Amino acid sequence: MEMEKAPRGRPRRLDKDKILEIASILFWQQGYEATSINELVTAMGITPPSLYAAYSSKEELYLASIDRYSASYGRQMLSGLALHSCVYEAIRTVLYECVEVFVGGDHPSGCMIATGLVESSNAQGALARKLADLRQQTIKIIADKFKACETQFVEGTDLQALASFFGATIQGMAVQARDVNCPTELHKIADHSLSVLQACRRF
Amino acid sequence: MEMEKAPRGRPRRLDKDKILEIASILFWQQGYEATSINELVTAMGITPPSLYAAYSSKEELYLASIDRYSASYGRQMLSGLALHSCVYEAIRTVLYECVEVFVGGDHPSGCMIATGLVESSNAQGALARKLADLRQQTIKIIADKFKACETQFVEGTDLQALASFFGATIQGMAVQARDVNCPTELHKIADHSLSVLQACRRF
DNA sequence: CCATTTCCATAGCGATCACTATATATATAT
DNA sequence: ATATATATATAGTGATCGCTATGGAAATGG
Repeated sequence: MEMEKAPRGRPRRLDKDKILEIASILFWQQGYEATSINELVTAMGITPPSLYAAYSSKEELYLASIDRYSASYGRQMLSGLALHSCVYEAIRTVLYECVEVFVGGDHPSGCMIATGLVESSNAQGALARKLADLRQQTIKIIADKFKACETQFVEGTDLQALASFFGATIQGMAVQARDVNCPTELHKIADHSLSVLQACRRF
Repeated sequence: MEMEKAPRGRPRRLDKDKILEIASILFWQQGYEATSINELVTAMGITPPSLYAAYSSKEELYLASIDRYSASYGRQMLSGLALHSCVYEAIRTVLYECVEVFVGGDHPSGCMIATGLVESSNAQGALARKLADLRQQTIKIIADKFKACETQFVEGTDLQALASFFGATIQGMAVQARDVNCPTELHKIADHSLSVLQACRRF
């Protein structure tokens, strides 16, 4: 049992991770630009100075929220890649986990990364590029899995293009999760997408 | 030759459609919330009162911009549905026209509708619902084409689900158009998506 | 106890938001 | 010309934006 010695001054009302948890939900629901500091601190039950003591700017708070999302939900969605040596099972698991997250119960629908800052002003250019990078990274991770499973594909398959296709599927599902929020509809999209992979496989 | 009689007062510097054209480009590039009135009037070379004389609010201007986009680019993208009786040719044309628009030359990349207001605050709830409706309408139009071409499909095909799948493809391509802006990558996505339709056809 | 350290609450900073009141400029109608 | 009608430019409205200066509250160390 680790006994935490209390630090010197007045204790925090809200630790950094709890702040991040609340911020993530709001950014997920409304996006970066539409979520104000006022809204954030009200939801947290704190005041602006307390928030800025933990995160020095709205931008930094958003980046940390994205990191948190990536480490939890993002990891969950891609867990199938490491879990299954069969590339079909791997991607099927990924897509189904995406559905699980995108229409999940106790959090907003859709995906923070897939639809995050797709539209933005030059003022948020750095953040927008970061989000675009994360989306491309996801596609690269899928492409790497495909390359590792190269023998499972028919010869000459464009694995990079196939990964982009599944990236598009995930991004499209993220949009429709916001619009209809229905898991069965998303599953049908996932299944149609999976049939493409099935057709590329060698048996 | 129709001789336009000049109206009574001082003539406009910018007619309503030219205003709309410039607004559409900016909203397309940056989205609703990230585009300010100041930015709009500066790009138009007019002042706020002149803009408000033409469109009574930012929201109305945005809606009109969406309508304009829908009537021009939106129509172009879906033109293949009426053009081809073969459902495969129809959808292939739609997807390729989408690529044409999404990475087009003299305008922003991506799609105003597919990725418009996916994330938003409650304050823009009405606009967000309108955009979601437009996305669902697009899918319905595709579904209606499928139903009209029912005989071309293998029996028992879930045409609604198939339409949702192509909706997701279009939305995913719209996201990736913003991220990479490369027509060949999008064409590969479109082709993979089309292989799903090919597999559902009866010959 | 008191000093020190840290955080919190009040209040408000300058900047920008969407939007408009007022007055002037520019056209036609007579 | 004069009157009328419309659009313009100047300037500024209250509200909210992200963010912070100041001072007091709440903890520990001595």
